[in-house]
Amino acid sequence: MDMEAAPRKSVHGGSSVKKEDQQKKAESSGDEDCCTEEVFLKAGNGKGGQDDKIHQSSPNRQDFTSKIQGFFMPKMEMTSSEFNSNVSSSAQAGQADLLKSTKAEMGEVMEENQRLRMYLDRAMKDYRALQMQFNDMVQQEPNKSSSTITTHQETEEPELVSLSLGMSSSDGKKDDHFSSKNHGKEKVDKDGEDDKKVLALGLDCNFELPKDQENEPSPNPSLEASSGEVKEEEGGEKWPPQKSLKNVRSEEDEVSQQNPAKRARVSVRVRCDTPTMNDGCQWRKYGQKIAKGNPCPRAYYRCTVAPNCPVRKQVQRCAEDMSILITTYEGTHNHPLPVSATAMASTTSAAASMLMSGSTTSTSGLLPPSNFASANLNGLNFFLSDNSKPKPFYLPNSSLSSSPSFPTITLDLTTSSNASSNLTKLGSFPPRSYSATRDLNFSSLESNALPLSWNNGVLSYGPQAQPYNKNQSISSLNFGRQPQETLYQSYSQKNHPILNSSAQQSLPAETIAAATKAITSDPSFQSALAAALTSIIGSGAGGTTGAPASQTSADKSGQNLKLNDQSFPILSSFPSSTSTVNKCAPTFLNSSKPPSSANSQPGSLMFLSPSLSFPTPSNKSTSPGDNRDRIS
DNA sequence: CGAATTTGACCCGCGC
DNA sequence: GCGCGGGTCAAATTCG
Repeated sequence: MDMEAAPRKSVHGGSSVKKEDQQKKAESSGDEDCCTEEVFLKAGNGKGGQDDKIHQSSPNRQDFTSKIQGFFMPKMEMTSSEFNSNVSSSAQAGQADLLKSTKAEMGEVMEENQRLRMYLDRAMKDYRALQMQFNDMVQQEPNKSSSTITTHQETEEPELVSLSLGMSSSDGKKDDHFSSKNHGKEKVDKDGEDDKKVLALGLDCNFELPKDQENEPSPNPSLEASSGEVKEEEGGEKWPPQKSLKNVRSEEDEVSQQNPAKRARVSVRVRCDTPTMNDGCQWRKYGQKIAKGNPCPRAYYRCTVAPNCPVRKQVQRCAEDMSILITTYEGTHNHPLPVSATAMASTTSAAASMLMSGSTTSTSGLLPPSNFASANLNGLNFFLSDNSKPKPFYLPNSSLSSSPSFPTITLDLTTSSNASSNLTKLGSFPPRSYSATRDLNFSSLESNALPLSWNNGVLSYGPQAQPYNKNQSISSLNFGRQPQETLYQSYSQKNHPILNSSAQQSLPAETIAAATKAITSDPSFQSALAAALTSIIGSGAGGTTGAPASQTSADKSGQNLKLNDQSFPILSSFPSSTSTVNKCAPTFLNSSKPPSSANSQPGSLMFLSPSLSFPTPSNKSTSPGDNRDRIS
């Protein structure tokens, strides 16, 4: 129950929250219409379960006011219309009866309205209470973070957005066992950790924005990261793309040059037994190296779907928890993606766009200089936190220092509980003072389940395909911490039968992708998410309005993250099929995805928002740049 | 036999 | 200037 408060909040936020909403509105363009309509209609119908109405209605942060009106007004209209019709058309005889019945109806409506209001009030209260708690927690954390690790983070990481979708192992990661080096191929997995996984879907957004950055023009065009990169926190691995890549990079280079400072990377942390996570794209390994601070070798892959595709990814196991596979994506695909790959790509691009937009947006607006601020999340737990949080994964020595030039977004599918832990701060920009981080967490605490599973199977990640059934799957998605969990569950259960069902099905490991997809599919949820994100991210960024993360040229220009219902790719789709490399695939993507041919993108793209959609070859590829691809 | 992977060497940036 | 570390290249090797 409690949890619900958050989501609701968006809905009813109307009364108390209104001001905020209005502000937000300005920011968010009107995607919301759809949602509002839904709400409206439902309200109009009147009687159904009020709860349901509330949940569904909230998707976006749209106007609360409008929503509210939707709730209340429709009914009134109906009654009046009925009344009129009755009076005019019917013989007088029935008038009296009609009047009575109408009055009775009105009375019912009134009662219902009152009830709704009560719900809203309640939800608001809950929300506030949660927010307060959260704030307290946040404030406390900074102190804790004094550890060495934090030092790095504070200094270095400029921007970090982490989206964590995933399960959390109840413990955190423990692994110390990594002592034995496994070189990449072998899987480490044996760890039993998988077992412990908890289904959690978390989105953590941490933006650490350098104070200075205020202006960075277009962050990176490229959010290229559409595909995402994963970086490992731990080792402090950083991607200095610019540095090393120089020779080769063509397109990206161009981009990077343009925006040297920022190149978004998206890292995905997943518990995976297989050497690589199947993300639906085809990759060719072009290098492997043991990074300092991590016994596990880091593998370098290049996208081979298109000869000149600039996208690269790094794959490495987390030193601390060998079962965790960290995949970092960099660059934007300049070609259509296989359906299977779209989900991940969209997700990563969205994440990247978020990151970028966040970066662009100065912290000024939203972020309190100090560190944490809870964002206003329309019900979602979005909060700002400062980097200082200790991050488990982060390795002390990490070379991060070297030059982290890129902001990194981390999608943590492994754990949810500790947002901070999940966060990777990889991206490091030159340490500009520090920035605040924003965290979005969707995490569930449930213990058993695989991380996430989606029907579509798009992304399924799961250690061995354990079938997991339980309703939990996505239902367990939580926003924020526990309280919200509930909320989400209830929400998902009610609204996403599919999810539930799918979850029940024992898909191997479906993961995030699935989860995201499910989520995205539900407009209301999407809108809620989008609203929350936009509120957080967008507020600051003035320019963000533009095209979101898509790799299209637009991307480059601005990273706007448009979080529209559709547009919030993060959740939208995940790849289902695997590419050559993937071994992890089993869990990761496959499940039920339609047989779509691997290469065409259509299907999954549906989820992509226009803005986020992957770039068509046309855009960037201008520079044939990568000659290196011997692949072709 | 062609394609993909492996792996040592090389390049480059950064810090000392 | 030197060493360190990340990232990439490209020949050698392996795989299908």
